[in-house]
Amino acid sequence: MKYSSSKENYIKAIFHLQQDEDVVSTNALAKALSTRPASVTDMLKKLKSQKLLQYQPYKGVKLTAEGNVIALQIIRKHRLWEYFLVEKLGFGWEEVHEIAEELEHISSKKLIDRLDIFLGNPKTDPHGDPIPDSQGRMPLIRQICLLELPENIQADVISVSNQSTAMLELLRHNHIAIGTRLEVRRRFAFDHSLEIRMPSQPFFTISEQLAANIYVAFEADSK
Amino acid sequence: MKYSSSKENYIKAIFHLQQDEDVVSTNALAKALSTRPASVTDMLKKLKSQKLLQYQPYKGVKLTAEGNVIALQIIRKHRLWEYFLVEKLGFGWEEVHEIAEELEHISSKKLIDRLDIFLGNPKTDPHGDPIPDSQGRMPLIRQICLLELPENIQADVISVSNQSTAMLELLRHNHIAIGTRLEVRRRFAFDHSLEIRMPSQPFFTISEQLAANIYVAFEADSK
DNA sequence: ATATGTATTTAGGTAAATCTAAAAAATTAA
DNA sequence: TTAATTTTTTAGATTTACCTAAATACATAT
Repeated sequence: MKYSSSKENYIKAIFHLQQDEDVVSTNALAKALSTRPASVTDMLKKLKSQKLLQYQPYKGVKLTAEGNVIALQIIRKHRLWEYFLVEKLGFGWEEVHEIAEELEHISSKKLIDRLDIFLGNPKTDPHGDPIPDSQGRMPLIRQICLLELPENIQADVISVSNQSTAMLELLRHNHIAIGTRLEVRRRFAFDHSLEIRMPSQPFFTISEQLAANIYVAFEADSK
Repeated sequence: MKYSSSKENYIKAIFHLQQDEDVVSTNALAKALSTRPASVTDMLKKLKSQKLLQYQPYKGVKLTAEGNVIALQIIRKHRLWEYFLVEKLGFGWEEVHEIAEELEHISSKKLIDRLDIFLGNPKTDPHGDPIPDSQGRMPLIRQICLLELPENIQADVISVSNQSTAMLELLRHNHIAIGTRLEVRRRFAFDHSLEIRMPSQPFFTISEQLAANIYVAFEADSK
């Protein structure tokens, strides 16, 4: 099913507002969408009849499971396009949001899945926000030292919390940078150091201290 | 100034129909846009009031200079996105038109100019149609043997008219393929052979016969 | 030159997404 | 717990881009 850009914007705004509060008010939505509460009420009725959200007059609004899926698809598109704009076209991360607001409404699913592959399946957009995969699963973000290790986990470095030259020197020495893909094999019990590698490179170990400063994104439950 | 997708589609359709006949009829437009003649009349009045076209009731329609500029911008976007879809995302050339119909309405000029650069300033789309440059100039397409040579001309190979193995062998030997950029330095008076090269490679010559089978695209009047 | 047929426009209407102003419900404060 | 305030909804318009049906203009054939 296809929805108008306007409807998609409502769904997306509700999704984002729901991160803060379970139930979203008409006024909050009106503010988020720069529109009038009366217009919001109108639209909520339409979206309700399409079963994208639960809505009772005066009692706020909540996405249904189906509405959630739509929201995640739009967010996926938005963030992949942002990544494209920055990484491939050389835009600054501050200037891409507006353009992605338009691009996120392009409907082809095949397009976005191919774009994802073309970009190398990035886990986060240029602002560091996670990019849902084609099934709508949000990557999880954690300090690498906190990963549970059921089996070899693949994770992408998305940020480092300590900017000291000493730490950056160490990262550089290990060829670890934002965007680097890492496989984590095991954690040593003695000092909690981690054995990791870049794909098809030799394994090496990093200290727990270092690992505590590296944030990675990875697929939840990718078995 | 920004125009709705619908208006852009009218402008584009008029532009294309004008390639065949100087003045475009209401019915022809209705057919091209899969809409009703009455709807066309309505829209023509709006576009006229925006000075994008000349229109007198019952006398057909013609784009103004301004309308032409808009049309070329849309066509530029359409064709660059098609090129992107095929060359970067691996789509087949038959399946990109529909997606490009959506992408062509994304408004950012900066986006499209950067996309152009990212793609290496292609002169034609995957169907072989010329891509207007950022000033709206359509590349010209000619057999390379027919180029006028005021100075060194840069041109991109877009097709070859003879598919014999003998000719393809010769092209291959000279490393000439679709998409190859060529500089043409001079034509020898004796046999009309041409001296050409790929950028920053040594010059070599090709026969008039070969040159007659190579079609290239180049910027009109790029001084 | 008139009649016939086709093309085009006009008139009046609809759906989507907005708006303002006013009414009604819910919340908060005295 | 009633009054005041805020939030939300309803009612009625507006704009854009369509539509159908009917009227009008143009073109053509006899």
